[in-house]
Amino acid sequence: MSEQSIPRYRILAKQLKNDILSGRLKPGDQLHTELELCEIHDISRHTAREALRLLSEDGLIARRRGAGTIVAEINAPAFAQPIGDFESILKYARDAHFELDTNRPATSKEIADIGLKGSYYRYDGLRRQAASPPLALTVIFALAKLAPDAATVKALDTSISEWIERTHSVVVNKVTQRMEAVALRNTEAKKLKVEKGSPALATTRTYHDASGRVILYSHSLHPAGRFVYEFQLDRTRS
Amino acid sequence: MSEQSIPRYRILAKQLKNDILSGRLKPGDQLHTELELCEIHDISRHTAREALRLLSEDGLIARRRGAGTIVAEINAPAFAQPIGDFESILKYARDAHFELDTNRPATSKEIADIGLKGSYYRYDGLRRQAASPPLALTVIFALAKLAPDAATVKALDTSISEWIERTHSVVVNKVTQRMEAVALRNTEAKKLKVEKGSPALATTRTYHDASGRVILYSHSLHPAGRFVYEFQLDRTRS
DNA sequence: ACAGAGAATATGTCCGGACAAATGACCTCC
DNA sequence: GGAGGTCATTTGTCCGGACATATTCTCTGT
Repeated sequence: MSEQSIPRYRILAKQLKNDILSGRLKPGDQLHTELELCEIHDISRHTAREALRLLSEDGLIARRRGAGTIVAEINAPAFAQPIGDFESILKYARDAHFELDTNRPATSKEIADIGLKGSYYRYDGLRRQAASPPLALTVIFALAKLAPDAATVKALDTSISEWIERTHSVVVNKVTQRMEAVALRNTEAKKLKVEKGSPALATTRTYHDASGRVILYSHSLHPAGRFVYEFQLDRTRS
Repeated sequence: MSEQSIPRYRILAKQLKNDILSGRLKPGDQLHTELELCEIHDISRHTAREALRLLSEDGLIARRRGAGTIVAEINAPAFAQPIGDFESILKYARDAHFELDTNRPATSKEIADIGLKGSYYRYDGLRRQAASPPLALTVIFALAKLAPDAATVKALDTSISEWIERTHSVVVNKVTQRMEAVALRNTEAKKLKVEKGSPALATTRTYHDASGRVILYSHSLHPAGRFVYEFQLDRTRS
């Protein structure tokens, strides 16, 4: 295959992408309809649709039946989480407000799936900062005997772990954290208002008390572009 | 739209996905060809292809012209990087061998793009561990006056930062690190042997000496499923 | 001026077809 | 046994068409 034999749908996708990235097409602008693209470029509707599908996949455009295709808003990372010490985990939980959606006792399968034992309460919700798009889709498991009720969670302006420490005779003395890149599944993507399959940073934190018991567990999905971790390690402090 | 009117291509995609996730179809198994799916399910080739495209997008199958469609290997994370202190950054660079691909002086635009000033040498390559699929696509910028040549880099069994400390009168005394989820671009995905648009963990590290000068900068893309960061914060050490 | 109905528009889904390009199996020859 | 060529197979690309569905616009009645 010579380098000239680039598929036509890719050529068109690239042209449109250049128009978007160069600013010639701005967020909110309407793109040509599929039929217009066919006429303008002398291609079939299939080829036009395939080109648009690539742009959609890249998050550059949004398409709706009956409404047309528009250039998507480009989300700059709104939230950089400094994290290299204990305090900043707590700070994150304060700054990124947890908007509770549902809560219920966790099933034994759910508990087993996250490698825990015992009874836990489960909270599902979104982390937000003001009216911005959601920063994260978060699920939290709290040890049942320490777990706050829904009204308490909704009223909290600190993290659940701080509340537990304050209201029970326990101290979080170790947090383990795990981060990896994942692709968002359909329902996750919908809740976060991004395209399904979008990349996200998955963060899992396990909070232990002094006896090693897991009193809290959280799992968050931060879509790409909305969240970065930043931290600094100084040799003098290692 | 009733819940019965799920598109046929999605119904087929779901059936095939169930076959894969249940183990009825195992990694390496050949799937039915497009024409076979048409006959078996009484659907058009377009519908069959659209179903397969969804599975491909999810990373469940791999398709090759002339060869057919197979169930993809599911990549468990092969490398969990403990990181919460200075030593483990160094350890990562040792364990995840940097396989140099190209090196050259960095252009002034490249240097400006990463927020640095001065002259730097640029190294492009893959991080690997034994014969596993690449862990990361990495680009490194070293301050030109301290930069090792290609032969040195290829022979190194430590990190470039340790080599610089050992062979020049400098000490790395601060590393800043930034992590976020990104979607891999086409060329990046090809080098990492994953599907384009796949999620990846993007890690950027900036190494400073005592005077605040940036002596090394690295940017790595770890595809989803191949790499997780794990670390632990103890209250007693904060 | 506003609400509702209907029509037009635009994308989503599905069909069938044809040709190109990459792969792998098979066969022949050395 | 291995190399090379050929052919069949399979996916990739592109075409055209039709109908369904969601959205938007326009017109009419109150």
